[in-house]
Amino acid sequence: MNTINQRKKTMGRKKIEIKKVEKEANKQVTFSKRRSGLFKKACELCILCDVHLDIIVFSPADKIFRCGCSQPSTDAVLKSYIRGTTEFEDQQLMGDSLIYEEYNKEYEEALKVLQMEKKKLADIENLARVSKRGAWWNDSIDDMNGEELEYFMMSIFELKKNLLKKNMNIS
Amino acid sequence: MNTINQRKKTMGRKKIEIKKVEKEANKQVTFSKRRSGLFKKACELCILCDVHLDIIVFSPADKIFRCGCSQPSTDAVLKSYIRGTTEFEDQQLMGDSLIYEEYNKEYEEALKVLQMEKKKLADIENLARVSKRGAWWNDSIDDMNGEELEYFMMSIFELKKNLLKKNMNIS
DNA sequence: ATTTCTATTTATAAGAA
DNA sequence: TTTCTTATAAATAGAAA
Repeated sequence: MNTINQRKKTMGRKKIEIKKVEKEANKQVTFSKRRSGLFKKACELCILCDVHLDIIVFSPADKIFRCGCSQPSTDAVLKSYIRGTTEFEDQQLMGDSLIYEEYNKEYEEALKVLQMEKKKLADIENLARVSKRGAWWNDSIDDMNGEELEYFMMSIFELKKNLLKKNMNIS
Repeated sequence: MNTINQRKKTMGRKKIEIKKVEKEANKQVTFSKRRSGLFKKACELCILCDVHLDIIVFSPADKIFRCGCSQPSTDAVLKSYIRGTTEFEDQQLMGDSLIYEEYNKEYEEALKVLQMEKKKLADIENLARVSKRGAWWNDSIDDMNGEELEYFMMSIFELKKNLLKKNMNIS
């Protein structure tokens, strides 16, 4: 019946190059679609293989999306964590003499030092990076030693800190 | 030539139901393939939309896999450093310019500084958080950010727990 | 745990809503 | 930001290596 212009509504999917989408509008749409697809895949993986998984994404609009595929004991775990954090208050580190602003100063200071150390480490790292073949994130951390794990935990801490800064306006 | 049984090597992909794969061997293969696909998708999303993203997965074999897609992330730098160090020790790829002993010295030194900064930052951050307006985790559940953070903290705790389970000395 | 090989199943780029 | 549609690009189940 439709021999001319009612048969095809779209040209269908097209191949694209994996590189930053410049047009803001398109980037937005692509993000929405692909994030959706990613989370779906993630949930399928969780169900199929009975594993736990977490994804955190910062959208182009600086919004945070998460995908946590598994639900058990969220409360208990969280409470445990909180309990651990609360111990801090018992240490009375928050005396009258120290004001919030001053801490922020120290915080910034420490950050600077940390940045310097990072740069130093990055330099050293560059020397060894030459022979790297696979993507670092594709490796399991199963075989890390204690020190390496410590670094790893610290990197997690960094991420947490960034999250706090980003959302709680701390610092 | 092959009219009977040499033409098709496989039956091709089959539709499956999304539910726990019972056969351990198959589950393992499925996990490997789909995790790979998931990480690939994740990285494409990061590149296409210029966003930051992190994934943590606990494999069926209790291994931890991570995908942190973004460029100058602290996490990436530190992780790369970790991998680089490991590979250095394994392959001795540092040329004549830097001797192994010297490298280790610098490593130990940087490690100490980082440990100190880490603790310092943790303390300061805790102070800032508490002095802000009480525990951030008590924020309304309607607060997206708060919820996200809670979930993230849980993830971190889970990670710690798993590491501890492996008898690692992580605090 | 990762990878090869195909036939199929899925995910999606575009365009518009 | 998510959804709808269609034609096409990609991912992947199953069997083995």
